[in-house]
Amino acid sequence: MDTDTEFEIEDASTAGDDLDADGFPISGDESEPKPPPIEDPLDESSSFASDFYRCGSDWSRLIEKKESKSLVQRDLFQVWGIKKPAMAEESKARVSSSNQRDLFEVWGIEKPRVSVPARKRARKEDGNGSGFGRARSCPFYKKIPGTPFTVDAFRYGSVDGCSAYFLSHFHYDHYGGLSKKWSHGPIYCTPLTARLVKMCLGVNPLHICPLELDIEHDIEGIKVTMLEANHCPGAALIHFRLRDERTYLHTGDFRACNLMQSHPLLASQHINVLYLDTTYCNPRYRFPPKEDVVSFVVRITRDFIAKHSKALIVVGAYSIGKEQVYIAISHALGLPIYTNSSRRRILQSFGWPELSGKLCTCGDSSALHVLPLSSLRHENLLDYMKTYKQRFTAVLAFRPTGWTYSQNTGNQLDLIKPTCKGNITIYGVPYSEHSSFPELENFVKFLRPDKIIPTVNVGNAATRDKMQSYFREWLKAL
DNA sequence: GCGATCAGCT
DNA sequence: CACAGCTGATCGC
Repeated sequence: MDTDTEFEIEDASTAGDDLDADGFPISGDESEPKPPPIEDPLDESSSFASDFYRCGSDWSRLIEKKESKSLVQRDLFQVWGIKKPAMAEESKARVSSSNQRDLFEVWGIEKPRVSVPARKRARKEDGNGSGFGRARSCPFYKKIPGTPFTVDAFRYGSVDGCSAYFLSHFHYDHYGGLSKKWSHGPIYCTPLTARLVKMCLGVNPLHICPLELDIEHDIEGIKVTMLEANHCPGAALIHFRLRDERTYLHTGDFRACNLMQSHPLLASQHINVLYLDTTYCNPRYRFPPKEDVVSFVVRITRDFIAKHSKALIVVGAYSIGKEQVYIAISHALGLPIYTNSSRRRILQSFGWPELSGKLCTCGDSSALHVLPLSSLRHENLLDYMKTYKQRFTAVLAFRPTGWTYSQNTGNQLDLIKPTCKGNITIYGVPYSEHSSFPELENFVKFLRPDKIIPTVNVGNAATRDKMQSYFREWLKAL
């Protein structure tokens, strides 16, 4: 009956390499890691509890969109969602220089071609394990041993032995490689992520297999359950139970929280191997709770609006994520949310009435705008404000990312100093959608897995050793 | 001309 | 540093 083939986890290219205890190559960071030995099956098991669990909005409604459209925006006005105005000469020159138009053009000479050999230097190995670069083969920590499954492994073409490709969430460094030409196998993900894969990437729906959260699905004889990851909309932890009762949890990207620990699959059942999002696995990262950051943002916004009657509030965001920041401002101050049509389609596709109902299609209709994080620079924001003529006279912008966290500030958000240039004020706020170090510690101490495989910051052997030493400490016998 | 990918950058 | 991309150059169709 058990006819499925054991997943091919050995790469011929690395068959001779020495590996450390965690399955990473000892010889350096350039070579391909070899898989760790497969864990022995343990016998602990218990019946599947059918309780549902949610932490956040109901992210499960289905809205089908026919068209496929790229997220890629070519010009700032498109990003801003406004018509390109006839620009004043000085403004034009400024935009031109900030776009790094080269000196050769200014000098009026032809730009010399970069030689091909110079461009073909050794590619930098990516440190976060996302595996960019076609020549690489799929790293072991994206393969689930004992199954024909991979997680977030779309940029390696057809992965040997893989008959089901899981996508944890819709961020580029995880879905990279997916396109309308995808034909290497079925893609399993949450329904919300499935809609984005179809709508934004144009992947053939025949390949997309949505899995409802908190339902145990049987895929090729393996029991698979998607759990809310508290990361971005549609993000899931993926729980695998093999026929021999071996149990693996792949966190994708996640922010561990107490509510997660009440999920029946985590509360009362053993996990053999934990594939862990170790983005901030360093004791210096101790973010405040997201709620505290949101309250802070709302308070700063209130104060700013009290001082500037014609204020424009800008929240920076990637494709998806950080929604709670601008939803909270919108709610607290009674402002609709303006963003360009591309992002609007994405936000609409979530199927959250409380968000969809607040979106407006014209920038003049609201003082609350959502822009790409990359465009939150003083010069950009000044230009942006000017395109609305006299509608706005000052800008307050927020960059909500864990990277802005500083140890000096710690949890005292009031110590955060914005950068100000003229009427443009930019706050970096430590709103993280990844676990902080204490949150990782708490989660691991709660789960007590037999083995932990980090999936981020694995490009450096010293960092890997450091992380494993934290894991050992956390898992010490009580 | 278009889509995909790559190096470089934040 | 790099959360998750963005940009311009290049390559293949």
